[in-house]
Amino acid sequence: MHYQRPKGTADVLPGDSDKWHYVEETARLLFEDYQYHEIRTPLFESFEIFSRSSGDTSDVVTKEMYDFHDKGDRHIALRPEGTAGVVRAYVENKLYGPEYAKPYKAFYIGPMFRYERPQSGRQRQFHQIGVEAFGSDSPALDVEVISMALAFFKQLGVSGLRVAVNTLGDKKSRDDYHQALVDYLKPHFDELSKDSQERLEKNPLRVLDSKEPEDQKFVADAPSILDYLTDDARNHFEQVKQFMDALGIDYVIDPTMVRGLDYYNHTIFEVMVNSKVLGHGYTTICGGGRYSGLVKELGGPDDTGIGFAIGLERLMLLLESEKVAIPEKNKLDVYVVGIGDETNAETLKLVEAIREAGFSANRDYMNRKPKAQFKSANKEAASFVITIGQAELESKTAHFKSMASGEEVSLPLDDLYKDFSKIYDKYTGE
RNA sequence: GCGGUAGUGGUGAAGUGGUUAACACACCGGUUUGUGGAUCCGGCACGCGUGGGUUCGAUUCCCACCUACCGCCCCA
Repeated sequence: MHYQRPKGTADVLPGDSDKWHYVEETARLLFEDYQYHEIRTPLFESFEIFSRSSGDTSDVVTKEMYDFHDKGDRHIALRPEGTAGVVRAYVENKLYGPEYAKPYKAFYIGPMFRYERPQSGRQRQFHQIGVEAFGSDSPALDVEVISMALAFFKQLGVSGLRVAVNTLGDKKSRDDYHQALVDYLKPHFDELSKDSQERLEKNPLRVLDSKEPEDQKFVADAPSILDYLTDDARNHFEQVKQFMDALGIDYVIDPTMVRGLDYYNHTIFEVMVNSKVLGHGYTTICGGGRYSGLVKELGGPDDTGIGFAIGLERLMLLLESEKVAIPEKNKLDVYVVGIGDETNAETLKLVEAIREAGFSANRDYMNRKPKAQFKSANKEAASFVITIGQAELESKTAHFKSMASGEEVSLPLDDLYKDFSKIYDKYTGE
């Protein structure tokens, strides 16, 4: 009991890992259908990759980064999110080159790290599945990305989702709105909550996100970003809505929605769910949006990108609470019971032969009595039990028992070794 | 980083300032010795998160720390 895992980390144990595999495989198969291919980037990057991309005001950079100096005095950070590393790889490997299809589509699955207080569905090492598409401004791509996220949840059997969409417009829209919002809130500064007073200085848009009642009465009458969009920005957003409608996607427009990372513009969206396991009210399990300037910021061309990230810990909690069925696998086909030490070699040969024939097999390694071994076979839900004792050894046979029916027959060992699948099929069919 | 609740065996848990820490589940063994999912019997915490302190004596009282859970901040 002396050692315990670091705060905010978790062990995914055998059994649980099946669920993770299922979710990850579902994502891989689906995203490949959309022609997104997996990219694997390092778990750590130069600190600067994240500080430049996330923006100086984001909490992710200012207080949640796991960073350190390595032995070569390089300033390193464990990745707090996936986009920055993918953008870096896009630039470094010149994936914007003419030989690659545009948009360039990639997805990632893996751990992220943030130094924060653990809570339900929030760990210091947590996992995300995310996608990114570079090099196209098409609103159709925005909608495809949102649709893909929804298709993923649908395939997993998650229901009761709420899709919220907003736009942050382009640079000019955002700047104009920023100013308008500050102008509106400044006179009420003293009436705002303490947190929001701070937000007003650092990142005024965040005030819109406040849950404090004293803030919300101002938020209600605050100017809307939608009134400050340039023609281009408005046009983009209109098309997004139009395509969403064309796909029959149910969504709400939430002009107060903000995103945590500074690099977003134009379309942003969240997929939310109302589940008590994740806290009160609607919580976000998938967030994303369009970003421009990020590729350029990290030394590439002026390409835009769009993507989303799904928090896997939250998703796993959700699947559990919704009792979403995970397909079972790795059933035990055969348990081999050996009676007496002299059968030790034969039972070992037999389980190996059965495995080689493509079936799963197990045996006892604790020198336990037949009864105890049968108990194990039962507990492990073996379909069949093969028993070998002194007598069988001499007659070169084995008892073959169906655990479901209780029927037991004697078979030549040679048959078991030669064509196990034939025997398996014969007695499974009955 | 702030606030709240909690921490007893593999699990769920009861409990008390003082000889053997209840009960249940699980597990292991036995029930005439080579066969499961039932019954019965037996075994299973030298220690009650860690470290200090108070006390003749603490798992039980006090302090600190660690961890988990919830809320805030923020976010997936």
